[in-house]
Amino acid sequence: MASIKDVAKQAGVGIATVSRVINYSGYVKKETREKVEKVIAELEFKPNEIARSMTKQKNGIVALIIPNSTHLFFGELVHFIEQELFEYGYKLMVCNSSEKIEKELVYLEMLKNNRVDTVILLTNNDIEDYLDKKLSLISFDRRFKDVPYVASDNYAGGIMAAEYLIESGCKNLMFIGDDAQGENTPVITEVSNRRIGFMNYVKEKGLNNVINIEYPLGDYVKIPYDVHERIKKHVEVDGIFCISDAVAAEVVTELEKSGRKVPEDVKVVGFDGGRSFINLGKSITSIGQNPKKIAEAIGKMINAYYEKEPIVNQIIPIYFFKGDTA
Amino acid sequence: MASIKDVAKQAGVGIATVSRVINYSGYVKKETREKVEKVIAELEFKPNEIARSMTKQKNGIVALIIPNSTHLFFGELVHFIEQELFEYGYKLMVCNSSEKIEKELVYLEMLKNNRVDTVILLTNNDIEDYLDKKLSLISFDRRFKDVPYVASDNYAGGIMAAEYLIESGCKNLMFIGDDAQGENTPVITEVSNRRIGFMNYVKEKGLNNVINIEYPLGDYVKIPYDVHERIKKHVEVDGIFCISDAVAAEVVTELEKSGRKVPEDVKVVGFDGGRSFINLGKSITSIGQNPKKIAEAIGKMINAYYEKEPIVNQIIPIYFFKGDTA
DNA sequence: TTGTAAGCGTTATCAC
DNA sequence: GTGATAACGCTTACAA
Repeated sequence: MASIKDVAKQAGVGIATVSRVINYSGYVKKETREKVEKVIAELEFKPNEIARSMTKQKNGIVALIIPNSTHLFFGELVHFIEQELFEYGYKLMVCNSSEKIEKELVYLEMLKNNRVDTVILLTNNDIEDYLDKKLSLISFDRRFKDVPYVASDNYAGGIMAAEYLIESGCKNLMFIGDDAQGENTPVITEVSNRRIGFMNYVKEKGLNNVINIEYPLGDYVKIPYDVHERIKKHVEVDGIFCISDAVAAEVVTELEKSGRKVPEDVKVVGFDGGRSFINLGKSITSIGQNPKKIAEAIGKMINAYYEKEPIVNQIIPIYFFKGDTA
Repeated sequence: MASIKDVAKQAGVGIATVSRVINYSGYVKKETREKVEKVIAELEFKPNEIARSMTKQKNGIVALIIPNSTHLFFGELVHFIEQELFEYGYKLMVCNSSEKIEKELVYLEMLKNNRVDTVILLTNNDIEDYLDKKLSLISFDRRFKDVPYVASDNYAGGIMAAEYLIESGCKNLMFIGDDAQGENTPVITEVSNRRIGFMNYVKEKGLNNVINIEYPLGDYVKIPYDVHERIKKHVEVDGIFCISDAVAAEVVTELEKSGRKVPEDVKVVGFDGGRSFINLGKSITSIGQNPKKIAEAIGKMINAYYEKEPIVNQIIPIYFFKGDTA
């Protein structure tokens, strides 16, 4: 492949001039520019991006560390982030951590050594101490010290779910969700605000019998056996808010298996937008997150890093989706 | 960050020696190695991968050009390919083309300029002429000249579907699917073997009244309005094979809307494994593809490129999934 | 067994 | 306006 040297020689100019032409930097006489551009076209010269990265010490790549991109919501997030980055001329590297802290650390190290521009973090693990502040970091749904973040308005979502269930006449409420805690971590994620918003609102309304089922973070999909038992036991419960649609789908299945009708006997509200892989025969009433808006916020943040503008955290509005389960 | 020079100076050796130490190449006296390794640890030296890419003129990145990673099957493919590459020490760059040939070409150009090691192509567009043979290319589900490919055994899948429907007693069969043809392309993809296998088997069995509904490639999800009309019109049809589960889900919905029971009145077989985003209340009987095996085959192929071993095309077995629709 | 130096393809800083 | 030339941080002959 032709290099800048070949172009310079062929055009009878210095390589600095060619560089000026391709970067539109500095002064170049019109005729010189035209001559150079002609040779560039002839030789089909394309600047070698690795060499550019070499001088710039950054490579135009944004990495996304994500637990599992087959999860419906995460998959959409990947999709929209990729689209957004493409607009800005960045490339997306996807790093699936499977929620394993070791894999996250391997990736962080690799990304640093590769001089990746920006890393978008989506994790529940306490990797605070391993975050190299030389990388431009952005966190989704999780707060790390000095790392700007984007999150859905989970707290408002919790309130919205509570409000809806109470207005629908539910008297005995239940919350079901993992504790959103990753490995080796004492920290609380934005996601737990779903629970907190829900609880606060419910108690404010004087419903003090709400049951809070909290279990260790797993794969985001399956809920533990004993949670199934507790669902069955509490026959008085008539309204359940689940931390995600995946959980809601399992809860609905469990309820109907034990003869309770949804939404007639028990109303169930999920989180993420109302869809699931499990074939329920109905859509889930749900608090929806907006992956496109989230991606846009992340895109703007990356741009702010690039332009060295001040970066402000972003809370993205959620919405109510009326499905068949509540 | 410490560079190889810093290490060399601190350890009182030449940079070549440090290079030998970190690459386990050439001869290094034991004591020298230990001394250097000590300094490397002290300085927390990590080789700059961009500089390495510079000399090697490749960057350890594998790119995947894919229409849309939110599509269930594609999403899983992305997931498993990422896992596979991680094992081999490669990083995955995801490039969503939205099936647009222009976006594919922009990406191909970019990937070439970035000296990406390998590009995995998943496209229905005729980009044959734009494929730079200097890139290591791998194609999924599509044959390009001189490009090794991986594909599911779509032909066998078509036969399997036909066999099942006929054995279930269906007499009036229908095939529904896009023509798998992208923009500006006269070419046929591996995917159309689903149709061909199905048709061949059906005709072999003497069923000559099979209806073949073929429509222009869209977004893989929605089927055109007139196809809906044709489904309604052909009330005699009692068995339908659809090119994908997404299509099957829509077909089932359409049938039930017009009062035909699935599978009692009409049996429907899909392709991809039986799941869909649409809440059907039942799972789809389907020919399943195995994304993990596909990813493994791709991984092996990439490795073969790397090891300069001969590369053989791979056809991955499909399987039958008994769902509720047939 | 080790060190020096060339080279990878750019960008950026100087002189001229 | 333009052209040498020195980085950027590594790998790899080639010499010693």
